[in-house]
Amino acid sequence: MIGGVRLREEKRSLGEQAYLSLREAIVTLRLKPGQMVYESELAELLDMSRTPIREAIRTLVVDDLIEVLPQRGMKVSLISTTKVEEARVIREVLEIASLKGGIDRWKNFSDTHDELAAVVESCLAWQKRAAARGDIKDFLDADEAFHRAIVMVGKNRTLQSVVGQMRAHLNRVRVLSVGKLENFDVLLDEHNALYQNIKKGDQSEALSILMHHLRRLVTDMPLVQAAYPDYFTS
Amino acid sequence: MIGGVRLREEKRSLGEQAYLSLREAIVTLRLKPGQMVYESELAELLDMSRTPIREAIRTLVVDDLIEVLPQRGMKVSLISTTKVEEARVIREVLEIASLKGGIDRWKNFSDTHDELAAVVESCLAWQKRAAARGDIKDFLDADEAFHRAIVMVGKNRTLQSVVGQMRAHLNRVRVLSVGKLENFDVLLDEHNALYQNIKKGDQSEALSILMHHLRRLVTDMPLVQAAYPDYFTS
DNA sequence: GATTATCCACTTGTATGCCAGTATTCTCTA
DNA sequence: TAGAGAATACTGGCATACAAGTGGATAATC
Repeated sequence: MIGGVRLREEKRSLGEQAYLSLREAIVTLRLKPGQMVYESELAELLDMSRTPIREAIRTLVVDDLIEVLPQRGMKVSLISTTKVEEARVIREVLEIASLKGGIDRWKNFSDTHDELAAVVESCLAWQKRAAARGDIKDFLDADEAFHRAIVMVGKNRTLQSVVGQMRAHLNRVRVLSVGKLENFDVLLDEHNALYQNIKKGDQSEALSILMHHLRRLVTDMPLVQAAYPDYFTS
Repeated sequence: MIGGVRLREEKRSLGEQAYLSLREAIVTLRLKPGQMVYESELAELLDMSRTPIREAIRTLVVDDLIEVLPQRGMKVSLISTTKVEEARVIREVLEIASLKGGIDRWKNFSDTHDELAAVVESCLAWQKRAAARGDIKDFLDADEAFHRAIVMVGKNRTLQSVVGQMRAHLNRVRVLSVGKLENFDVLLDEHNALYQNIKKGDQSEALSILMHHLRRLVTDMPLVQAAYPDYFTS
């Protein structure tokens, strides 16, 4: 465990592999909202039997990313603006609380914070490279790693996990807005500013940046919904 | 859907039934922390094949309530004081945010609030009856329903669900303290006071009561751990 | 007596087939 | 031509069988 960012498990069951593959496909919209999918089809796609697919699906149902229609098939969940806003609120509340609890402790620079700082800085560099290439997917991966790291300022692994679950819902919308409505340079500047203010212990400023950052989705979502009405619940 | 408290689904798969049964058994400590359990044993116990049991277990693993030891069996997760404290913090932060967002709206009494008020009041009556009988399990069920309802003051279903997940961890400790360290009458008074202050829109007082209420666990947990050391991680 | 290798009983992981439910299509009748 | 009923093709839910991994017990060796 380095700076709260969990190292990749070396040995995963087929079910776990299926879960990660399918979740990634849903969050990046390769499996589109509203699209019908079938157990046997996914089994063939991922080159395994239905059993591990079913295991993965069980967890994706818990994540609210797939909806099972018994004996009919399954549907990738449509994006619910209510669900996205609820998830955003939860994320905001938890990340703010996490930073409030953690920024004061950051001042007492320890080895643990050295590790965390290293991870955060590598994520910022990764984002910069992705932005330079205009690679939206890579940028979002780096964005995800950055926020996963930042939230560990508050040293609460369970909170990190809950916020990660919420981010899956937000990212289905952000995939459609990053690069268009969400400008790379603006996002990079905000991430840098957030981190610099954490480092110097300016809690008030850091929280202000974070709230501004997270509320962009509120503005963007109606525009995304207008552009992709089929992806959203009515 | 009445007052945010989801009506019981009439038709559940065997896997869903298994999940609810096993989760309840874990949270109420009928399946004890650290206890080894086996798929075939649980299948026999719940009178079904291993397949729905495995489905239920997948979700219990996500809940962090069961730990699979591949090819060896499974273990009911030991209670981690770190995990309990992290879950408590998340619950506190989210419930406070929910009430903050909702108490102001409560003043504008609508039909929706009439329904919520009815549910809350029926839960308070349920708790009183359970306390009168000294029925700890029943009291905790009513407590659970009460808090599930109260949190819907903020009208965020996703938040309600996340807080419910957190409460599972807290309740494994509370099962051991309610009736002993946690006095029924004190808990009843606090629930009543919380509700009365929500009704009259006194946000400051309601939040103060809620925080006091939720922090009792901080005091109780070391005592519970001392009394039941085998239930806790070292 | 200690160490190492082997075996076995146990488990979970996975594959597959059957059952039952659902929706669409086809056929028959008025 | 339209409506009702039957047939069919598809699905997920579930049971069961087989594969593979693990750790303890036992035997063999030094």
